[in-house]
Amino acid sequence: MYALADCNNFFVSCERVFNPTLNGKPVVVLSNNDGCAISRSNEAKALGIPMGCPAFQIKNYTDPNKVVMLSARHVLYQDLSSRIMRILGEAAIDLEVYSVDEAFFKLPYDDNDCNHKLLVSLVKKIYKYVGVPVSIGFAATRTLAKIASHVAKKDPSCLDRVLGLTNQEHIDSILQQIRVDDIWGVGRRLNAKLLSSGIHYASEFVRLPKSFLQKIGNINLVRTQQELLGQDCMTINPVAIAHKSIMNSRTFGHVLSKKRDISDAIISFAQACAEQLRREKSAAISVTVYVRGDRFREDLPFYSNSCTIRMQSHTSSSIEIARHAVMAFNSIFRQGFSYRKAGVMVSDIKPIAELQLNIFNAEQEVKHNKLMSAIDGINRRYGSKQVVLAPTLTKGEWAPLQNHFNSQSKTLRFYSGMNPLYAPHINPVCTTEEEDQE
DNA sequence: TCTGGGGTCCTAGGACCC
DNA sequence: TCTGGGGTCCTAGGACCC
Repeated sequence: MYALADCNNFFVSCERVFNPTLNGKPVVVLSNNDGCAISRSNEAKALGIPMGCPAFQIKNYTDPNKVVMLSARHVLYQDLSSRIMRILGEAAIDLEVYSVDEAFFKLPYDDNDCNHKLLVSLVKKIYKYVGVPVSIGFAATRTLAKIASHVAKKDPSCLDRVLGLTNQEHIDSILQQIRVDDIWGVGRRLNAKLLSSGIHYASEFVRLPKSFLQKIGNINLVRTQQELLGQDCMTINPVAIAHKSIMNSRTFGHVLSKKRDISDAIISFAQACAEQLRREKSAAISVTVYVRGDRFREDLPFYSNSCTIRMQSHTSSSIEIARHAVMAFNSIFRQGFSYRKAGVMVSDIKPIAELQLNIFNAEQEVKHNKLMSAIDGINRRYGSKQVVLAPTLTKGEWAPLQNHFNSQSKTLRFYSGMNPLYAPHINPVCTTEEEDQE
């Protein structure tokens, strides 16, 4: 049996942990630049505000003063997420953290009642110690477990927020109620294709011939169908698989046209990629930079381009990666256009342990490694971005807008400063005192 | 006025090889 | 009218996920 634990309205729930006055109110958490709704409370969902709704369109659904809009604080969410995962990890077998608010795992018992009891106790424990509501579904395959958790979350009669799909009759009746776009693996495009063929519900989807699924999708769609029929087609990956690429990109607070302003942003993104590589003890050899205009401004000529550079050897040096990113940027920057977004991606990533020192620049590599570990040490100790590459020393012209911080919650400044020293009612049962100190 | 960010996988098609 | 066969590798684009 596989279980899927899924946090309810995760980002909003995190904000509520630190500011209970938000309970019962329609709340949305906004993406970077205060752009779109990326998490909604049940009250906000009830108003009809869709996922991804641009902030300025919220007024189309209700009086905007009635909705609390908050700028996102991913550092806070990540911290609460790790606490939740730690609690799950104490009971689960082969926990696979699938995203910031979801984890798959295997269940320990043969008996489904015992599994159910265990999961109910986990839901309660997480709520008590972290304050975030979680729903858990379990079934023979991950795709069915996903549906089970979906139902556990939505169905008001599911009081303990745990649902097992363990007998065929039950599965059949649930599949009759699940729309195809609620199936894990069916997105917008496939949904449209299925609807145009008259397929509306999962119960119809599971009866489609394989050849048809191959035609409209690919092998993964065939697997999805098998999974719904109870055949396990995916393996759990308990060990976090190393990243194949790391990306850092932002939409700027407003359009930019000066080359220097944009290259400052590029250097900042490159630094962030390099820092993540070093945290993951890995190095990359390819650097891709992309820039693009504002896709919503019809009054400005639109330009978008990207460039990939393969460096001499694998590296995680902020200096090397930023240097190549700027080279790539110089080759695609066109004077006279406006830019709204840019990003840096590093790829072809390998663990440092597998790499040999490149004989042509070994001396420089050793120097950079020393410098980078000194920088990382300082930033760990005194807060992120205390030491940065010179061009990114000041807040750039490109900085995104964030005007909606949850100001009532004082503890949040610790999180926004990347220094979670203190979390008020989070019981230290999940962490040792030393770890909290750290 | 205001419209996010970060990933993975699959497939088709082109380049190139013998 | 006729225009080989069989590989591999790379890339771009499309689809999905959160």
